[in-house]
Amino acid sequence: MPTSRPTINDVATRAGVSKSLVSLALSGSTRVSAVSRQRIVDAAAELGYRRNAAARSLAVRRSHTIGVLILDLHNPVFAEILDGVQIEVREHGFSTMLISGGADPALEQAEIDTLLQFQVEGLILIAHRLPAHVLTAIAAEVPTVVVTRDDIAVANMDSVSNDDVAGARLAVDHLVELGHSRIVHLSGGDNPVSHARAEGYRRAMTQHGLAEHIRVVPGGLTDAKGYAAARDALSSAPTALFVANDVAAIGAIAAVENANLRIPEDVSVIGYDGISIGGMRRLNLTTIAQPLADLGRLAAQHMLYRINNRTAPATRQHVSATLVIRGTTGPVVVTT
Amino acid sequence: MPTSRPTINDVATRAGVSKSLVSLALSGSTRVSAVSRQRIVDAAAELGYRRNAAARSLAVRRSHTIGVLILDLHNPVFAEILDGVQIEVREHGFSTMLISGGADPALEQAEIDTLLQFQVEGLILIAHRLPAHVLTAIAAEVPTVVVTRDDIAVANMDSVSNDDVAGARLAVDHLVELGHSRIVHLSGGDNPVSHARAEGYRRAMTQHGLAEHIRVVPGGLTDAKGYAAARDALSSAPTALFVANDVAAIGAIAAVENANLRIPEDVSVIGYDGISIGGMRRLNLTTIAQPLADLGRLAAQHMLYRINNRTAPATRQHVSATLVIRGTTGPVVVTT
DNA sequence: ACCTTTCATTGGAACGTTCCAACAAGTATG
DNA sequence: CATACTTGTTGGAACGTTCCAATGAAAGGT
Repeated sequence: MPTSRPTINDVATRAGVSKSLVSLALSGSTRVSAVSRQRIVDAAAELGYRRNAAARSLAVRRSHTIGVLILDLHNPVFAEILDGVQIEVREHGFSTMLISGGADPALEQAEIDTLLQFQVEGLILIAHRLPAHVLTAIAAEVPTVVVTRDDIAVANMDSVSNDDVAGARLAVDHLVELGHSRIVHLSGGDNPVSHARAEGYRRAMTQHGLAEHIRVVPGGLTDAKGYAAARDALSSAPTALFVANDVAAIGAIAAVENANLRIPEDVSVIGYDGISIGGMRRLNLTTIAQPLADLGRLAAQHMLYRINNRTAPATRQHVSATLVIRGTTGPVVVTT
Repeated sequence: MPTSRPTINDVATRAGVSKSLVSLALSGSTRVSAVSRQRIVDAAAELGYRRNAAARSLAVRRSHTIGVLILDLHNPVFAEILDGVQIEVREHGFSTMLISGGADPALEQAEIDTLLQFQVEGLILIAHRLPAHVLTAIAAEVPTVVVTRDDIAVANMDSVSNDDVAGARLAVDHLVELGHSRIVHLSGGDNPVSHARAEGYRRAMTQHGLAEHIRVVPGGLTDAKGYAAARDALSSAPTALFVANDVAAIGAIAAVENANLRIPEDVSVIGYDGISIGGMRRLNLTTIAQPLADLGRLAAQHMLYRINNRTAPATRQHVSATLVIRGTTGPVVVTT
């Protein structure tokens, strides 16, 4: 037998008390005498005793664990959001179980199922690819909050996101202020977030009286797609590119440079998200930064509140993104 | 009562059989009749029944879960290793519980403790900052494999890592082949991995008869530290920089460019790790690539083997890193 | 017609906790 | 001096599973 772990009973007999008292002492009850307490903690330490969370969770019918689904571990955005979640959750004595379905709906669903088997008390979805009916079913079963997306309409769940329309406007405002008018948007493809950013771009352009310059080039959220989209975009000789996210913006920059254009003198580039590598000196990317860690913290707060208030109506919270000016945007240069 | 989950008993009464038979049917035993099986799965589906993993784990005394500690979620290296772990582990019907202590030993220890309370069957440490005695204690309690580091000597645990000494040699060989001799190493600071890479650099330089050119500038594993170290290094007019990891190399590149030197014409830069962003066109970083996902898969394989063979001796596995030539290294230009 | 096998099913113990009701032994209250 | 509280402690039930031994029914062998 490979060293079966000591149980509460082992501690009890060693300390010469009942298992009930050990349980009491270990959960910090005040109703246990100083002597007993001391003997119990000593015994526990000597045996290397460690509570069995499974048994505990069974008995109290709470797991003190919340499940986190992360869309894609490779995109730094999500890691930074997760950070906020972890800090907040930990502070309240909860643990997290993290899974990732690699943006595959079937896998995501399977992984969520195991999460639910572990009796997680809530679910935080840091983006996802789940179809509406699955989402609804999940939200009905367990408190759920979604970060980055705004699914409150489709299922009854809390959502924490930045206002992508407003963020996009910020980007356009910045470029217009620098004197740009031929501003092209490289879109992020067919997902809710990208749609919102494109919409914000269109509205802001219209508001600035630049409706005739609106041009949206279909792209994606990866380096390679940003590169390809930028190459397409350059055909119309824009002076600025507003790219759907930072990762794609980095690809776009490469395309601009390969076309022998200088950044920002010939073409300004602005991204969206505020991932930390964008701040690396080599990239120095101007961007619309979401408060990523805050997003995570807020999600966790909503979650914890929701766990204690099952029936509270779903809430939708927006945080505001901010313009971070770095080196890839500059005033438009008048060609004489 | 906020929708208490259905139990195996609810399914049993609904299907008109005993709970034992339900258990049997749901675990796929062949000894249950077709009719009963059908009625059971129907009943389970109708009720939305889901096994309680805590109860199950208590009864079978196995959690089918392995714990993963990740040093730092922000460094892409670790995300990529994790990916490999997840794939392999999932394939064998295990779940993972992921934690991160943010490179803080105390936090790491606390988080590992909760992992152990959940009765994880094994622990995969994707790098860590734990002191030797803690490591030893943990490895004695639960099968442990460490990735990226080689702690087999300090504690009795499996290790999967690349051979950093050999990898560093690869980098130096590449540079020497390009004609470089004034090759400076920007170190990664005071940790085992960085020490090994520095050692590999020294040995390779010596072997190439370049002992008098050996110069190690203290740095670190972040963008900012790479930047600072590169600035220091440039004082001795090197023609090539071998940087301890990719992230720092990106910082180093910025420093070189800020000094108005061209890459690779004036200074070649090579990193280490092979993170995916290094391949972004804008960065295009030559590097020594570790097979990161493989590292993760192998770790998981060792883990699974070890779970079934508690007493097997600890093994140390090395995978080989490969040179990935991209745009930041080039032949030394003879100044006439 | 009887014994043996196989097959499908079942009750109950066990896993390691928590928590409740109960209980001594003291201490305060009338 | 009885009554009522407090203080520290305890046995046992419960949580939702799995698994073992037992059972009854059907089938097979002689």
